[in-house]
Amino acid sequence: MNMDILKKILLMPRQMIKAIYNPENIENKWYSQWQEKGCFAKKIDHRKDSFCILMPPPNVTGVLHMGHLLNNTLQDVLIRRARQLGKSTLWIPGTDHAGIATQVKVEKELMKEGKIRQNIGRESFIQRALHWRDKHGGLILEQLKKLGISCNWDAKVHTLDPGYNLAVQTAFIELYNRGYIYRGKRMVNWCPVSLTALSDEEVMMKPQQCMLYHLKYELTDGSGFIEVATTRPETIMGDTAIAVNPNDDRYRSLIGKTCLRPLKKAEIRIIADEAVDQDFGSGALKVTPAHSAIDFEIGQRHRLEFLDIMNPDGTLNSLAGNDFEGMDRFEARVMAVEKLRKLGLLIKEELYSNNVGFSERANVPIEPKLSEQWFLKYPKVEEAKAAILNGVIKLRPERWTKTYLHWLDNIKDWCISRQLWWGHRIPVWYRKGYDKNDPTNIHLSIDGPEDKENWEQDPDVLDTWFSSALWPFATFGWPDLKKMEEKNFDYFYPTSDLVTGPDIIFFWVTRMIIASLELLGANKNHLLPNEIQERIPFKNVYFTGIIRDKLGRKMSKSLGNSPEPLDLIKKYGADGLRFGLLSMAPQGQDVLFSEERVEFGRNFCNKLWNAFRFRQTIGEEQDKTIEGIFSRINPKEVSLIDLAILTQMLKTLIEFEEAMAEYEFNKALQIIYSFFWKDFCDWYLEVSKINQTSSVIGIYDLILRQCLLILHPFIPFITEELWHMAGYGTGFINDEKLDTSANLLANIKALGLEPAEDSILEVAMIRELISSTRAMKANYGLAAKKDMTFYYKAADGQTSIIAKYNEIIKHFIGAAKVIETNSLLDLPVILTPAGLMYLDLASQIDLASEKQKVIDEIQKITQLIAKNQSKLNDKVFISKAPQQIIDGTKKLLEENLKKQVELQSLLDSLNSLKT
RNA sequence: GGGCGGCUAGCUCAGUUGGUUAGAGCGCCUGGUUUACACCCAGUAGGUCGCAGGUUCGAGUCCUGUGCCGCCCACCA
Repeated sequence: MNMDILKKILLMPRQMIKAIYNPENIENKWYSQWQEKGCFAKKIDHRKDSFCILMPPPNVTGVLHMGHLLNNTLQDVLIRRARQLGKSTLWIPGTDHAGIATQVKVEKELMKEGKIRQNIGRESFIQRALHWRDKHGGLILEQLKKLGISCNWDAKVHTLDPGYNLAVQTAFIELYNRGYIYRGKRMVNWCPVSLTALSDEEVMMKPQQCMLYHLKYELTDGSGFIEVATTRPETIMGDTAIAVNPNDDRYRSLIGKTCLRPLKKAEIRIIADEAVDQDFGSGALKVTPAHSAIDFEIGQRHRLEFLDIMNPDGTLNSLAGNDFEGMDRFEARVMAVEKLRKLGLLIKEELYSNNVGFSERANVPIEPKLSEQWFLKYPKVEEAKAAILNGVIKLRPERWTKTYLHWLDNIKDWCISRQLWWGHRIPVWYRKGYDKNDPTNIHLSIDGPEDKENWEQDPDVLDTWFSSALWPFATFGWPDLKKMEEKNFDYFYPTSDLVTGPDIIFFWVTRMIIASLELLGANKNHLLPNEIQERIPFKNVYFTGIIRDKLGRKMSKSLGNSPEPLDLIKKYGADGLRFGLLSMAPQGQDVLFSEERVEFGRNFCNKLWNAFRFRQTIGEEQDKTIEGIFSRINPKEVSLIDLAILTQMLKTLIEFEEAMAEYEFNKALQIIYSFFWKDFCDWYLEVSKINQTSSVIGIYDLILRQCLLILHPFIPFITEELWHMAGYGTGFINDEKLDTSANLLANIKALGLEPAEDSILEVAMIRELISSTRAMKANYGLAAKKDMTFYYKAADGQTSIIAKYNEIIKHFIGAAKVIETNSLLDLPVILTPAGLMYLDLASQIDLASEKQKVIDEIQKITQLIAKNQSKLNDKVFISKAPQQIIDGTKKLLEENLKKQVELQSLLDSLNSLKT
């Protein structure tokens, strides 16, 4: 670039930074600029490493909640940091069509018009659902933009996109052909409200108070009755046997006899089965094979009749008999009990608490139901375990490994068909009028058979999670090779980090791993380690904590305990919110949300803002490029205090880099927070005001610049704004190359400066002296006085720091004079590592309380000395502890002894003072 | 029933392989019109690290047992 132009740019009058940091203005401004200028766009440089994140797609029905905020902030931190480290990045956003959830929403809309979906038919229902999706579905992503997330919006995917649908259909057919998908009549979890089967994962167990009824089943030979206990008397009409344990002496004689089913009377057998628990109830179980999972198994073993007495909606059907037909299952329960009571068959009823499975969506008890469904037998289970065990996929925190493995060890076939209309239609056709179970009458293909008129398509759709499992590669256009190439699948896959909640390990994470292992690459029964490595969907999984309210409850809309995220952004700014969230969310630990933390984040942003305002008051017309900054630092002008802050910056950067490498974001933030606020602002900015050389200003610029850069992934808006305001560059901050601690160290060394730990120690001594002296003043109620005289006596063996830093110390402690002395004085004093500081105000102090303080202090130090000495006298300690610890203890003892002597002499002098 | 996590200052939480006298923010209290910031500055106070044993020269940290809180999985009708 032409030097004149460069100068012009650099010397351009810059905008004044406004006094008050107002996040709202700058956040809206920058987000639209980032998008317009294509900041987040995929820029592929094959010489660079790739870095890819798949956003867990929020449901189109979803409402933005705190979990989304934390989750997406973490992803944004990762992706922005990756850009700074020079990687080619891709962050794929998207939404999930959310089968049941969406269908329920649309059905509710219909209900307002007094209709149900069957009234309008499948086609127009889907049209309505699509319309609903288009209207509401993008909202959550739009809301997330307020948070500043930098995804590749042009790569956005929706799970019902045509391309995605192709992936789902292909996966189904492929898995069917490989023998993993089958159709079968089995016991499933049936939701009587949503009228669909559900997977085990969609059933939530809830403790319930109910009644346990003890009933008489009369023996048909007239020899008495058998007592049966049940919580579900409404299913009696479906009983086809009574089962007892074969080892149960009470009932041995009854096995093989028959008894009378008391409702819809019929003769049923008494059978023996090991599954019966002798200790529960009466030890005799009524067997209802069509309405209970265990009874179903017993029924199969004993070839019992399966009497399905219920309609899909939970009402009883004609098989339940005239008295019950059409009645809801819970009404039927009441009526059944009533009838039994009248018949004199109810022995007793008792309160009983048990766990009942509830439909996750409709929140009603699920009904175990015998039903014809599609099932998936999970492939590549061993490989999925190996991927984690061998560290090919790393889970953070690692402890989730156990949960993950436990699920895979106890995995059961997955019911993947849903009796819904909204979702991916199952690509299976049946020949009209023929037996569906005969394979020759079944056709599987994406487009269907040519003579469609002779076939009918399976009416069911697939579980939403089936499509979610394909997310890692369906988002890249799989199985369309051309699209995959366009989307640089080979470059970005396997993706880098997945950030999600541990509550969907089974729903999603595991299934993605399995789907990827099975479907990417050739069909093989077993994979070799390198094949696993190529196929895995991601290398790291970061499990976030769950955000809870102050009482530890999960945040949910129904509890009304979740703050409105957008309100928080409005109040504290997206940056403040991000900072707060990250600082309260260590690796995968659940967090109790507190608004104070968000305030904390906002305050930090304000501090940052004002540090830049301060810099601006000094005058800005200077070269702020990194080269320019270094050229302004003159090594001859650099004081020890300056060197100390440089050294500390490097130390901070190293610690920060380590924390980031370990995904310890809250630690990383804490490290910068403390350096920036405590060391840089509170100390260095203040101390350097006294002699603000041009080198000092150079150091300001260097540190401010570096802090902006490393903070940018966490708080992108304010750092972008300040980057431009302060004139560090004309481009976007996220495109800036990040100087590492190693780079900066090299640059500093090139100036002829040698960062040294000693400088930090010396500065620490000064700060300690100042701080102690201020405390002493405050103790006497003299904090505000500026005209005091102090006497300073250097610590034994310590060179005086007062001579060197007189001005600074006077300024900071508020003194008119600090006079150096060699003797102990009869004055109030404070001990510091740098020496004694006396306050010349003997007449004004409360001698008695002052003495007491010193006495307390002596007592404390004496205890410490005793502790040190007993340690050092302990031969075992001496022989076993490492030398470093022993030396440390010795040194400590010496220091404490010295302190003790000094305190004693102080006490003596206080005693000798006249009151 | 099986498993996991938490229990550290009034509150919310740090505390890496055991190592010298346990930290931060908020809040409390005291003082401050220090011209970058009251969303700030300075300074106090506040903890037998859930409890009980054990290992060790040395335990918030490791082991055993136990209590409370929360979560996950399984489940007896």
